[in-house]
Amino acid sequence: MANTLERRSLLEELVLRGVRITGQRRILVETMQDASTHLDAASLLDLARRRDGRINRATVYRTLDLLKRHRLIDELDLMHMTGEKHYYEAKTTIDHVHLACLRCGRIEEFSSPLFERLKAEISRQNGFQIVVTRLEVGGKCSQCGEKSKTG
Amino acid sequence: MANTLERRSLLEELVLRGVRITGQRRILVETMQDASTHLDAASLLDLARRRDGRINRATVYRTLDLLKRHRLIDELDLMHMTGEKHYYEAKTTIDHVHLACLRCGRIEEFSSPLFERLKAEISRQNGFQIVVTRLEVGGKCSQCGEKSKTG
DNA sequence: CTGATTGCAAAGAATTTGCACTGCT
DNA sequence: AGCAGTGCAAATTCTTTGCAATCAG
Repeated sequence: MANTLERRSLLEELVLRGVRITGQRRILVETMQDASTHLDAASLLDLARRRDGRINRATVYRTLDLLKRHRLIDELDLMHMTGEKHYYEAKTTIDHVHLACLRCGRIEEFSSPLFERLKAEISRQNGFQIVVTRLEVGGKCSQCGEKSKTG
Repeated sequence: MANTLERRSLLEELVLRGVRITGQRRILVETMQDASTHLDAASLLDLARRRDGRINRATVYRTLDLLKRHRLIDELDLMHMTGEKHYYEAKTTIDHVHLACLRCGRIEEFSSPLFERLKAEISRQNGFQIVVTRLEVGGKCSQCGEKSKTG
């Protein structure tokens, strides 16, 4: 999912780290960054295949795993609103919350200095070295809230 | 998982809400509340069967679903440290963060007024009515941090 | 009594794996 | 050239479902 908070592209990061760039990997990371929503493995496979048919499901999972191990992407569950699949997004410089509307399925993103403060507090009070965080919130978005008032 | 922040037992809540209490449901909720760790479906089935062998896997999933729909339990992923199973715990009066040590697997819980403030900010700034939140943090716990210093 | 709940076994969804082949660097 | 990466199809893991039998209220 395109995001202005990204520094380098996933591809650039991989090159920088000396990771072997194959045709499949190139297409997969480009597909991921061009997507306008959070993709699960199946959707990523679909979209990537439109660019080049020679991509296999297993490669998608293996590439996602590679990106996770390099901590270049975050894995989301989005409150398991539709099955148990996972969604992925390129890591941004600042962590953000995912707000999942349980009514219409819309996903909003939200970042706040308070979140950063909370993470600092967690580190300090527990002596915990944070590597990755995931804050997901389920509820009713403002649009759906309005609808139920008038409806 | 036993927790002092619980108000009523899961069983009491179910009775209060007019939910039919079967032998299986009684045993499952009791097992869950007596457990000393967060349980996944398979472990819950195991432990429950030691109390009464006549409990089926499907009933476990159906009961977990019942409790989720009633918002009496929270579903955790614990950063998917061991497979993709889910873990469950009785809802507490105050939300808490789960800190998952990626090295030793230990799970710590942590609650803070800052978390409450962050939730309030999310509601206010996005007009979002929060129903459920899940904040999971992966990293290295204090014990493992010490070990890697000396080791 | 009677509809909600359960057990069983089979199906389903998401992901992983073994192995032979391919293609970066 | 050599070994990491890939495709394929089968296996694994976790969860759900259809239907007949059972049980709580």
